[in-house]
Amino acid sequence: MALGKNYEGQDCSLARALELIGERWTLLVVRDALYGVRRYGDFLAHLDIPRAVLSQRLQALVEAGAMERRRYQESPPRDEYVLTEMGRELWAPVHLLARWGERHLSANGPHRTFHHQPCAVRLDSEGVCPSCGARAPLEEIEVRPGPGADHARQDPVSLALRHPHRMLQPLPG
Amino acid sequence: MALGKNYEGQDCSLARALELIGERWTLLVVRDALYGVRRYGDFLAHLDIPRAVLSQRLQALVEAGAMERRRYQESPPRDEYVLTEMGRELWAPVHLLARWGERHLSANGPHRTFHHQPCAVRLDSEGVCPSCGARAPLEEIEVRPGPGADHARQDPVSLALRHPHRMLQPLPG
DNA sequence: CTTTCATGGTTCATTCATTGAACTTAACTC
DNA sequence: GAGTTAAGTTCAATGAATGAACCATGAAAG
Repeated sequence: MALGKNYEGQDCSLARALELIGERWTLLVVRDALYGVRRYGDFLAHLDIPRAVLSQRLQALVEAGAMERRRYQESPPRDEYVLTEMGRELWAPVHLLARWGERHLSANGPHRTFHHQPCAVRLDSEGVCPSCGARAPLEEIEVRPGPGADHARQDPVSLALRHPHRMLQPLPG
Repeated sequence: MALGKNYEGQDCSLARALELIGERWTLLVVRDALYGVRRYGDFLAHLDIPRAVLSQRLQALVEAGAMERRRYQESPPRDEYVLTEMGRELWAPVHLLARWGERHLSANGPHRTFHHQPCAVRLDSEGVCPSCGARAPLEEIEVRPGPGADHARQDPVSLALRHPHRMLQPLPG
């Protein structure tokens, strides 16, 4: 969505949230970051997003406090973008939305499935582990390719996600 | 977001979901519909949305199966837009997003609060009633104006929401 | 039986955001 | 010093959002 102008008359926390994460591409950037993507070039290749838009979105997320930009090497200087606690809290709504899309809008079964790694059991829509009954913490969740997975993409992130992967672990390996 | 072109390369149920509800204004229309708004003119006045955009969004929601358009009187012929089960299932992610926005992006406390009416207790972020421990069904949830409520808007829907109101009950009364 | 009103739209010119290609910067590598 | 990689910025063209004006239908008022 957009800038100052937007939704400003709306007396609602949802509108505030959408001013940030309702912008086009933003939630997909967050999804990738939850998977563990951290670098500009990897977001770029995995999302097929115009460079200018990616720059703007990462900056907006950083300004809002949902991501942090930090230097991970000095020579040559390189920065990476990682989710803050605020950003990681988007996991619950993102997962719920994805499961809703899977139920109602996807054709061939889930593209990816999410498992509570210690219990080796698939999470339910709410992110709860049916085995231990707890809401799985992000660090204990594993993404796996599902039956509806598409093998067309050849970018490094897509390739890495052909194998089970712990959420938030830097991607691609 | 947009039409055929969009997110099509994304191998992800979230992308499918965002093609529909990630479009600007769409999730606010859904939020209003969850409150009980049903008529074109009421969405229009409450959202301050351009008429052309509202028409397009309602049509997209109907086409996707999240809303149903139905005649509620014959003379003069008048239609209303109501959420289907698929649409009502968006309550969980919408509520979660709103609570996230409230925690991280809102200044003066919640604009509205959601309560399990039979227990008369405020729901937690996940929509669970702390008193009875169950996920509250939409029909049993009451919206109430919160401490951060803004009293500037004068449209019929805003006026009706100054008082406690059962979700999905036709609005304005 | 003509005018006016209410509702629910469509049309259209302007503004604004997104796209995608090309260019820039900076530092390292050969 | 030529080439490469990473991370951007710039810019012209396209497409969507905006907001005002217009249109259609039916009912109610005069």
